[in-house]
Amino acid sequence: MNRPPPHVVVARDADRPGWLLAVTTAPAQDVTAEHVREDALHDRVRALEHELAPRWTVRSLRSFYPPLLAAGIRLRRAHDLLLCHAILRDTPALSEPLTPSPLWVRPDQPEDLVAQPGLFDVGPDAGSDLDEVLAQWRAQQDALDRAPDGRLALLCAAESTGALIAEEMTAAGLPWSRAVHEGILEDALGPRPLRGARPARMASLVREIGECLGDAEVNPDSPPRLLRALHRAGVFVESTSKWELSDIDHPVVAPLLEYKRLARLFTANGWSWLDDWVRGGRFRPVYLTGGVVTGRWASSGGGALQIPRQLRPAVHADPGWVFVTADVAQLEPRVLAAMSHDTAMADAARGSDLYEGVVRSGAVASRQEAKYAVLGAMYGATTGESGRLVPRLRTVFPRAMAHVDAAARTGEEGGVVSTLLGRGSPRPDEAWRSAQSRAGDPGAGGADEARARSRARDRGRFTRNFVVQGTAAEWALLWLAEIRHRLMALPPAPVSAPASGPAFDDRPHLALFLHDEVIVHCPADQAGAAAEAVRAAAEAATARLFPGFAIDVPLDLSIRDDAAT
DNA sequence: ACTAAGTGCGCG
DNA sequence: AAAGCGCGCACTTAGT
Repeated sequence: MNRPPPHVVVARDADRPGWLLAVTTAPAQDVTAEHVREDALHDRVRALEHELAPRWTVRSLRSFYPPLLAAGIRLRRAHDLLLCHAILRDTPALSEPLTPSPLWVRPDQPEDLVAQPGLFDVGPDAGSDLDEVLAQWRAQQDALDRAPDGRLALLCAAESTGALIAEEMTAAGLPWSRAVHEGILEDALGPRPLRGARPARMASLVREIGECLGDAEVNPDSPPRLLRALHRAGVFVESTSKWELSDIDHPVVAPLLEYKRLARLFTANGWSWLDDWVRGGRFRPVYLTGGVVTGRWASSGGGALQIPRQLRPAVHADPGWVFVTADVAQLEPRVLAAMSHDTAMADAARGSDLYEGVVRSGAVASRQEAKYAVLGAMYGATTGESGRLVPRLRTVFPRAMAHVDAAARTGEEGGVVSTLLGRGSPRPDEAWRSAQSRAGDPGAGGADEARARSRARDRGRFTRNFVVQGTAAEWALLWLAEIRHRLMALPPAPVSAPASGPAFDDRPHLALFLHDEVIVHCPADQAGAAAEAVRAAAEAATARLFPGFAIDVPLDLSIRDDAAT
């Protein structure tokens, strides 16, 4: 039968330069570690990967894996102790969670991990010698053994595979066409301005805005000054945000909104962004796995997860290569239906448009209403159109609604909720708890109580959304891992992509992951196989996360040479 | 001169 | 000041 692979526990040698590698199969087992000289590490890892295909157990893949990738080595399995410590320490799925250890807590600021990986990751620091690493690994294995089922183990494996993928995607990079990007910028903004100057289109809009407001000195980049100028001109808005301005009938609105649009493009993704972030035809963001409390990834550098739709055509495959792009329509409500075993909602989710299914269920009259109602149910809307429609869903989808309502109630009461695989929400912080207890004091005033109620509801909306967003993130993580698994099984292609890293230049690889969307970069003649891998991976992810429950998770999948929508 | 907080907007 | 969640980044202003 399938024996689980051995672990290779990796640590720095505290006594001499180099590394210690301990091959082991059970936490209770005595281990002897092999010393590997610094310059021999890559060869030894390559050999062990070939012979054993072990689960590489390291303090943090964030620092351990990139040098291996640069040397052309890919690891199949891993266990990231830092990421899994965070999961096993906070989970309500264990009656006795992992004892928190300060040595294994990640820094509050994720940037620290990026800026100074050596400080917190594998290195000659506390927590990275063999005894510490082995003790932490054993503690985590014991915690997983105590778990009531295999879900936490699946989560830890998926989280660690995600960390492998994140580093691989940074190494591979996202194929990016400078020429296409510059074309978009010039069409919108005019020629690249001199350093420090506004692009021509923006400058003329500023003049136009000044004329409309009778204020030649107006600076639309300064919200307070712009607000005063608007008030002087009789435009009584409370903020300068575009959602409020767009409701106003005044000649300044059109040029102002246009200016905001262009200013955003220029400052966030203009020529400086290109200079800073695109090298050799690749955009290489740093992905921060576990960077969001719900389990979603965050990113650092270049705003990788906020690339505007407008610039998607600049995401361009290499000559002879194509993209397989895929995204899930309405992932979160589908996940909610499945995790709550709401068969009525799963029926509504049948097919490619869940919102039309909600209309068919009779809960609401139009697709637009269905969308507001479903989003409001997951986000905790109480007022407005959305808040008005949410109660209709309670009669039609009682199980799904009970699930999110219970999560909200737990959060309001200061409790901890968890995703389907067992990632726990953060406990309320000290400020929250003291606000609640102050409201219960005998001398508490009405303002204290109102404030406490408001904070409680804020937290309820957070925990309500946490269970859905977090479980959707787990589906996406499993999808990603299944895609990688299938892509690694495809044969190398004869044609190399010119700009990829050494570990990727000859085979299909993931190039972007964005919550519920992936881009695979692959040789054109492997596009069909890669697309099938992405599709089959989605089915596998659904089957693993929701065994025995029928839920459609349809993909919008295409093969193309750019990422335009 | 530097940092922290607020504003606003892009993405899901 | 989005009705309602989660992020990152650029810019300005207020504070040291």
